[in-house]
Amino acid sequence: MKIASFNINGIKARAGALVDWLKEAEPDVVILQEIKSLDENFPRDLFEDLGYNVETHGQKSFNGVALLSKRPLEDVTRGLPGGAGMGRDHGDDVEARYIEATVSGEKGAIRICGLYLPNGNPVELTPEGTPVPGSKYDFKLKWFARLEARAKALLALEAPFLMAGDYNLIPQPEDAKRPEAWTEDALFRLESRTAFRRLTALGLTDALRVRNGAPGLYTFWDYQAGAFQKNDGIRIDHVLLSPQAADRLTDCQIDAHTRAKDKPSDHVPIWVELDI
DNA sequence: ATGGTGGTCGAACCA
Repeated sequence: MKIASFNINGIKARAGALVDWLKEAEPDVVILQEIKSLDENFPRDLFEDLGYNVETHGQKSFNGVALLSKRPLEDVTRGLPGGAGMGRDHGDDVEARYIEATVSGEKGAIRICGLYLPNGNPVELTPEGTPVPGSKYDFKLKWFARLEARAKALLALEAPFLMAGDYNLIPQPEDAKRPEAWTEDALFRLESRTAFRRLTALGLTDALRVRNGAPGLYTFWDYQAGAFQKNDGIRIDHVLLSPQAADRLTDCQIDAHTRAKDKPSDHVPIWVELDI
């Protein structure tokens, strides 16, 4: 089963490019981020015509995630638990960043968790150097903590699952062309990397790292300053696998060539092949 | 380089 994640940066602007890539890559399941669309405005017919089932969790203008799957999407849930009472006025009821569903393959089922983690910039700190409560950076770290709690709950089931999407996180220096340019950025600051390491330390496997450990593989290049032409990229889209899913991993690749096409997203797809 | 680019949506916000 081929499962992909792709931050498309707006379904309206990317519908054609997404259809082209689906025809070429033929993934069984796709996790989309930044659809930037209300559910009722998502062009689901385009994907149903290609044989996909479609589930969206959208909002107007910003964020928004979706799942496409050739096999049925079962037990769909929207939103990450624990959003109530957040210090910032955009708990999970406001920002659409998380969706889950179960897909059954020939050899068993897998829980698919699709996520769009908050960017977290600008980083605001108190005079003591800790994140300002209620700031975007604080919201990012709290969202990370909620994701960790969800991962713990799923791990307790000892069944295959994966958490994939735009983590807005550079795990290590070798995941950026110019790590020195990101040291104070919310995508690479110590608190962010610590939160990601806490997540993987629970027992989740970074699929790209284990299959293709070479540095210099990126999933995002900024639109500005010819970043793609200079390969000035970062690896921030990740597929994390539960132990039961990691045992089925046979491949993991980044489709970087999509970034060179006309009107590309600033992210490119990352996919895993699982023997499920 | 208080810009540089792009999406959404029609001014400003987000990345």
